[in-house]
Amino acid sequence: MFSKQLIAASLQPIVLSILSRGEAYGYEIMQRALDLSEGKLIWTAGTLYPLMHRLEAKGLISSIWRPSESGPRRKYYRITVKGASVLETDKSEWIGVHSILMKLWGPELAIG
Amino acid sequence: MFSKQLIAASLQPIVLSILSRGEAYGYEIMQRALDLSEGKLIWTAGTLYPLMHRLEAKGLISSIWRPSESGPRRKYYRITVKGASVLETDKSEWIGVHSILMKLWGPELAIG
DNA sequence: CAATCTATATTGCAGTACGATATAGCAAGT
DNA sequence: ACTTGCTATATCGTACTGCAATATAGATTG
Repeated sequence: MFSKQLIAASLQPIVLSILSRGEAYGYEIMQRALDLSEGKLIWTAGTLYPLMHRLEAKGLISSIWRPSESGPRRKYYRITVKGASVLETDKSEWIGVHSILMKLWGPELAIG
Repeated sequence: MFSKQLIAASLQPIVLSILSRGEAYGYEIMQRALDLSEGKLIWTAGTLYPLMHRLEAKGLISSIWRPSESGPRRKYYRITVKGASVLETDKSEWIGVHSILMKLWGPELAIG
């Protein structure tokens, strides 16, 4: 279980990272996140789908409907060139904040 | 410059971490963050003060007014026992998300 | 006495996580 | 036939919060 804010900060980077490995549909992405986090990242539909729509509206991902062999049809997403670029920005920002926290959580002398 | 969401996720941990080193007043905390981040963490008053009030309302910090020798009086904050406990939770949550991102950003085989 | 720095506070807007709810295809049990 | 449960996507409403804008005020410099 992670805080709402931490979820908010990591949602986009995680989804874009998953899609940078290959296309996937929404429900699949939720399960991948659940597996990757060993059950800690429990996104609900009300969290993921609006995000996917926002990412598509921003041009970071593109979508295509495909029928399923067993069950309802799926909307498959791919990361765009722009999305890949934003992911790189997200990565460096995350690393930036992480290094600040590491300074604060490191030995006392680190703070000056 | 960090995204709004990343700011949101790191604000509380950073403030609590700074206070865990010793008491400080609001304006001082803003400057400490600016220094620590080498100019990247630019919190404004509209961001910090409401946060401090929320943290105090939650019992994570306590405050005391003290006069300044040069300028307006200052409200000094200290971290409470509860605040220190929440900080530990924040730390482990951050590390948890960080490790998920490291899996995704590591070598291809890491995703399975 | 105007401008600037220090120091805190509050209002209003905009963005968003998420519970709740709706829809629909498929499979298995009773 | 009917109910339950899993798959799969969508949307509404609520609550929270970062932050620009604005206000107040003490101290210092030109």
